[in-house]
Amino acid sequence: MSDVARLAGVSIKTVSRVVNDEPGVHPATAERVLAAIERLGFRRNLSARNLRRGSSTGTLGVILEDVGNPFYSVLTRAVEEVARTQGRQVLTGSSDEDPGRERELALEFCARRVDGLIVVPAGMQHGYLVPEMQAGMPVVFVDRPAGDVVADTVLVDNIGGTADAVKHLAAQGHQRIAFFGDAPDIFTASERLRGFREGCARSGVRYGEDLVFMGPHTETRVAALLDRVLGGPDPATAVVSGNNRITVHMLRALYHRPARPALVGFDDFELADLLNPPISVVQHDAAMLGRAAAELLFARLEGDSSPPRRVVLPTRLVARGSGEVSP
Amino acid sequence: MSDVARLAGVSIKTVSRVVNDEPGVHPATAERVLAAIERLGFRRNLSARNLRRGSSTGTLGVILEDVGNPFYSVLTRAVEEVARTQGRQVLTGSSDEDPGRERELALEFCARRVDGLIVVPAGMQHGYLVPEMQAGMPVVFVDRPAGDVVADTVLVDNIGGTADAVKHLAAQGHQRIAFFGDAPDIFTASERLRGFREGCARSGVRYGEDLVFMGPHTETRVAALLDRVLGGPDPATAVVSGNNRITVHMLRALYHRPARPALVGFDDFELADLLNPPISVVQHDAAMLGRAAAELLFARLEGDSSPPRRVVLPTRLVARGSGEVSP
DNA sequence: CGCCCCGATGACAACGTTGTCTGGATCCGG
DNA sequence: CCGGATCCAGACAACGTTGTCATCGGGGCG
Repeated sequence: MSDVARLAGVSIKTVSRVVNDEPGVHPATAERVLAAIERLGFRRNLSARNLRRGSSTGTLGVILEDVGNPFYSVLTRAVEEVARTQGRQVLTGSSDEDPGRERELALEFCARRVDGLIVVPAGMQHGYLVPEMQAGMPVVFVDRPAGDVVADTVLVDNIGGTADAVKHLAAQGHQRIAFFGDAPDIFTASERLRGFREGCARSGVRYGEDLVFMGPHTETRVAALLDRVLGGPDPATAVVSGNNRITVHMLRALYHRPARPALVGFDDFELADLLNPPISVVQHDAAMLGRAAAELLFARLEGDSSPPRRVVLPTRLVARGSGEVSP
Repeated sequence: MSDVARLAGVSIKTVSRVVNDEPGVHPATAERVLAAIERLGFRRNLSARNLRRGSSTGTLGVILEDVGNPFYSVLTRAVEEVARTQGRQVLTGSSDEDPGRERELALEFCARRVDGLIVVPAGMQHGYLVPEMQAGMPVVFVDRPAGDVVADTVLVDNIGGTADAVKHLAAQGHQRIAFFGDAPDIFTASERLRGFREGCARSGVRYGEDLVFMGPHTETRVAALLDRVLGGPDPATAVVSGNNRITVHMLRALYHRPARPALVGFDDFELADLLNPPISVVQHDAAMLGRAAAELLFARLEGDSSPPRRVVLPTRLVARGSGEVSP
C-alpha cells in the first residue's frame, strides 16, 4: 500500500480512501491511485483490514465427518449458498468421526476468528466449546446433538422416520423384521434403533434382539449377518437398514440371491429408483439441514439471543417397491 | 492478551512467550499466565499473528463447480487430506460454472492471502489471475486447463478414455455408436468428443454427425434424443455418455425400454455395478486428481520454480456388461 | 478585508501479535 | 569485591490496514 502511495505521490491514507470508495478524494487523484494499484497489482490485505476494523472475518467454519461423503457435501453446499448471500466464505474440515480431530479443527477455526461454527459432532464431549461460546462464538450442531452442551441444533426425525419404515413393512404383512444399524454410540444410529423399536410396538410386530445388529461396517460382515438372519427356521422377511452405507453393503450382498427380503433404507441415494427392484427409502434432505443450520447461525450473528433452539426436520418415506416384495 | 497479562501480573510479551512455548520463562510465571489464559478463555488471534510474522495464513483456496457434486467433493477431500499433513485449512467456493463468480471467489481468496489456489476453471479467461501469480500466488488448475494462462495443470486422459470406450464397443461388434456429451465449450466435453472421433477412426467405426449430441442437460431432452437415435431405419446400437449426469439421465430414459443399447459412461458412479445390467464405465479418480493438484501446489510453496507442469492422469475402462449387450 | 466553511489530504494511533533490544537480578570464578 | 555470563522480564516497533483529527488552500459572504 505504501508502494502504491509512493508511486501515486499521495499518502497511504488516500490510497485507503480510494480502495474503500470513500468520498472526498479528488477524481484526478483517485485516477492516479487506481493507475498505481493496477500497475503494481496491489490487492488489499483482508486480514489486516479485519484486524483494524475489528469487524468479522467473513468466514464460517464447517466441521463434519467427511466432505467427500455426498450427504455432507450437499449439506456443505447448502451452507455455502446461504453464506454467500451474506458475503461470507466457508472453511471446511473433516473430522473422520474422531473427537480429537474435531476439537483440533474447531479450536483452530476459533483462533482464526471465524464468525460461527457449524458442527456435525463426533463423540459426546463438547465442553471444550463452552468458553468459545461464552466468548460469543455462535455454534450450531447439525445431524446430531452435542453431548454436553446446550446449543442450537438441527436434526432429522430419526425416530419417526424409522418407525414409518417399520409401519410400511408391517402394512405389507411382514412380521419378522430385522434392523441393521451403525455403531450404537453414534446418535443417529441409536435414535433409529429406538424408532425401530417404537415402530414395532406401534405396528404390532414382535421385536426380537436376535434380528438387530449394530455396527457392522464391512460388506462381508453385513453379508454374513444377512445370511444368518435370512436362514434358519424362523427367517426375517424384511430388513430395515439404518443408513446409506449399510444399504449399499446389503444390496451387494443380496445381489446374487434369488429371493430377496423386503428392504427399506434410511437415507435416499442416487439411482435407488433404477435398481431392480427400486429401493424404498426414508428420505431426508441434507440441503435443508445445511440451510436450516446456516440460517440459525446467521440469525445469531444478527443478534438473536433467544434460548437455544432444536429444529427437527421431517423425513419422508418413499415407497419404490422394495418394501413390497412378498415374503 | 493484555487482559491475560494484567491478570497474571506480567507484560503481554511474556504472555506471548508462554503461548508460543518460547524458552526463558520462569515456570512459576508460566503457570500464572496459563491459569489466567484458562480463566479468561483466551485464544490467540491467528490473523494478527500471521500479519505480524509475515508468515503464511495456513489456508488454501479451492474453487470448483459445485462442492455438492460427489466428483468434486471427493476431490476436495483429497486436497484437504494433503493440506492437513501441512497443517493448512481449506477454503472452498462453488463457481456454478460461472466465470464471473469464479473470478470473484479467486480474488476474494487472494485478498485473504491464501497460500495457494486450486481451481477447476469455468470459462476460458483467466488473465485476471496473472497479476496474482506474478505476485507469487501459486495456482494449480484441475480437471480442465485455463484458457489463457500457463500454469500447473492436472487433467485426466479424456481423449484416451473415450477412445477406449469406443474401442470396447467396436470389439463387441457395434458399428453405429452415438455420443452424448456436455456443452462443447466445456473443455472436458470437447476433449471427450475428440476422443470419440479418434476412437471411431482407430476402430474402423463410421463416425456420424447425426449420432453426436452436445449439451442436452435435462432428462426429457436426453430421452427425446435417445428416441430419435434408437429409432429410424439405421439406429444406433451403442451409446457413449460423456459424463455422469448424462449417464444417469440415460439410465432413467432407458429404464422402461425392453431392448437397451450398449452403454459406456465416462465417470464411474456408485452402484453402477448393481444396476441391471451393470454399467460399464471409463473410470477416473477424483481423489487422485485432488492429491496430485495439492502436491503440485505444495511443491511450489516449498520453492519449486521449474516450468509449469501438465499432469495427465490415466483412465481405466471397467467393463461390467452394459457394453456387451448384443445389438 | 476578514471570517468561516468546505473540500482535499496527510499524520498518527490503534487493531493483536511477535521480533529485537535492553534492563535488572543473580550467580560464578578470580 | 568485581567482571562477566546467565536468566527473566519488559519496552518498543512493526506487520497492513483504517478511524480520528489536524492541516491547508480557496471560495463565498458580510
